[in-house]
Amino acid sequence: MELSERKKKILTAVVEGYIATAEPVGSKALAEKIGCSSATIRNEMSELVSMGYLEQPHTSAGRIPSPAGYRLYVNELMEKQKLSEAEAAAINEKLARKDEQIERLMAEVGQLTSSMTQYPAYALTMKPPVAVKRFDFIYVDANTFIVVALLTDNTVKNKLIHLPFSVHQEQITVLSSLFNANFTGVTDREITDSIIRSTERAAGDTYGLVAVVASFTIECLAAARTAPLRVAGESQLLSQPEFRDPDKAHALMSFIADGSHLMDDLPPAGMGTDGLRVTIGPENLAQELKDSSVVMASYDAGDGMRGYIGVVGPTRMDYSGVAAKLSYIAAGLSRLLAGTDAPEGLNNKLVLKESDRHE
Amino acid sequence: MELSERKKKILTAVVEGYIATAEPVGSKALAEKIGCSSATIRNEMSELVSMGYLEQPHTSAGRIPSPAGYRLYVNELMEKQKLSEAEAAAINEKLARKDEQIERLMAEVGQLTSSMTQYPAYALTMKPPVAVKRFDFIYVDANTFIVVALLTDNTVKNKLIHLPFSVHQEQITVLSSLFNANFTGVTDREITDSIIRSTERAAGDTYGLVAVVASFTIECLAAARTAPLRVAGESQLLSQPEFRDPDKAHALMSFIADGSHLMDDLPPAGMGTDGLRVTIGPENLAQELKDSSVVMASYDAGDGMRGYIGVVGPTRMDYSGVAAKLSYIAAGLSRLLAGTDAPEGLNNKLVLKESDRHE
DNA sequence: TTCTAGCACTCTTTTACTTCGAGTGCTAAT
DNA sequence: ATTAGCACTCGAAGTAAAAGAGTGCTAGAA
Repeated sequence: MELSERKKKILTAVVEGYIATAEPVGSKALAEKIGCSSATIRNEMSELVSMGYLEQPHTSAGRIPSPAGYRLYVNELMEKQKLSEAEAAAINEKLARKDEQIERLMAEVGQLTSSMTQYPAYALTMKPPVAVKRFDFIYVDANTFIVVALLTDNTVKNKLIHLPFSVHQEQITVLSSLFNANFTGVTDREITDSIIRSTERAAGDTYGLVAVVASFTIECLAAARTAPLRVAGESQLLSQPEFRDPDKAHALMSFIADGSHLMDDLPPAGMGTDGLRVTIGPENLAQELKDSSVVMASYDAGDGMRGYIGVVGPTRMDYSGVAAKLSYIAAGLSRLLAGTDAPEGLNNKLVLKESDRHE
Repeated sequence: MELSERKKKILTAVVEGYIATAEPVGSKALAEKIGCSSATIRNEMSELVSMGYLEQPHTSAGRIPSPAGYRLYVNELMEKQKLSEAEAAAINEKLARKDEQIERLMAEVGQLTSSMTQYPAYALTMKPPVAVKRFDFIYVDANTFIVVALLTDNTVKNKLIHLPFSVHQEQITVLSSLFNANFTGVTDREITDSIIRSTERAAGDTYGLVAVVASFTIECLAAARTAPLRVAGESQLLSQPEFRDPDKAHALMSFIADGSHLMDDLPPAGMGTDGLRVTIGPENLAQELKDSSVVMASYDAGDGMRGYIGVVGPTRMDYSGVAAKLSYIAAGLSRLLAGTDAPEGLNNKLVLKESDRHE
């Protein structure tokens, strides 16, 4: 059933009032904002309660939104806020000179998001499976060489290998061509023991050299597949009134701090058309998040990679403000990483893609 | 003035009692432990108060240790705990298969330390200034090459450079020899504009190629100098009764979360002969730590590098237990990183030193 | 002397009880 | 349909009394 205009107005006012003050909203406070008497408001509110959009903490308190109420607000009622000049400028400035490597960038983005929204934030980038595109072996001295692997996602990993015995330049060259022949174009799962064994035979390797380089390769590929998830600003939770209870705060914080749990709750799909997704209270799968809400935004990280940033907070979250900020940051990241916009600066002019480093 | 045996016993009991319960310790509770009546204890305690080793929160409460009391306890009274079999095993197991890169290892060590001690922990490695030992340029295709820099600390950094115009293999070779001639053996501060300019002239470089690689070099060296400090387990604070006040907790947590502050308070020297250092409450320089204590241990990270791990907690900290755990972990790290002990496993047999990655 | 027992006193914590007020639900009038 | 009025509910805040832990002091025992 469709809500009357006035009910919508009341619901919106309750949600926004509660977001602002963290106190149940009473009928008197709304009377003048809506333009009718408190008694009317009361009637309307009690209907909203029976429809499931509002709740009463106890008989003689004001109303607070139910999860369904928040949902309706987010889906239909909320006006998307615009960022202030200052906020937009701050974000731009932070993102401007970021030709850092991806892992470090994610950490910074997490911090930025957290400080802009005043909630704990996380940031990660999903990567498609990768393979090695080419190997290079750099001979340093009789006991040392470097393996450099260029991956299909254009990141570069390397490893310095120090040997307790000596090798010749030629041996390294042989190793190099064997690895380029046998270990390129395959994912980590496709590197089997038998391939390693046969390469070892071909190289006449009795020292386990092949095994070392192969395990380095597997490591690189596995690491490249794993998304580095960064969490920042956990302590922001403590400034929210609903987490003044240290036990609650502790429970949620330790849940958040270990990002791996958060991942489980990320539906890879399910983002709205605007790249935003809001999960309210009980909609969250994880038990620890049943009283909290998560807002996340996705961005284009280039090369078919997709990234996500999000914040975690109480259900009484400033959805509108957070959504606006996340969108803005996500858009900036898309521009930066997918290069849909030409970044300025010498580095950026020349270096379109920057290496990642050996896992 | 030297304390009588009995006073020492009482002080020890008060400190340990308070550590265990977070409640002021009364005379009656101590009576049987010490072996004399509560009245005697009271007399002794009131002397300890006037000597400055104990404090009274208010007239009719038990006693708690003063910072001086903790100090005396830590310096002379405390018995160094031994780790239980299980704890030692847990630490060993965690450290066992860590041939990860240093930055990731530090993160893991921070987590390990935090979970063992139940306090927030940090971990970092100090590095001596480094220079590039040699450059290698890998020609990938007409628009792409990789710069690999082997640093004096035996880490390897790399960067994939993608050009909006094409270059020849020979140009890369020239660049390589120029960089090996002009940019090796110098620290980041010693790379001046004039060196860059003259290299550019020598290379006949009009595209800014030299500038890009040079700035990558500076970046690497600067990053290698900066110690990566990792903080873990901030939320552990919330389980301590003294931080049940969310405001206090928030203040300290945000201080800790930004590791850079913590660094300021690290006296590079000042570690005890056992590699341990305890800073109690007001002894800390940072205002935010005046009510907290810091226990840190140092370890040998090999190649003249020194590393530190530490925990932050209330002054009522389990100094003895924490010290034991930190020592043990630090010893394990020294063994792992400085290689004073032969680690097992194929990787470790062959690979004595592992690369770090591009900045 | 040095220690101990006893006791009055202090000060926090806990509990119970009261008051206060915001907000509701209902009814009757507009 | 809306509004004004009013009794009622229920948490929050405040007050008072009681409980309890621990001290300091004094006087007597070892």
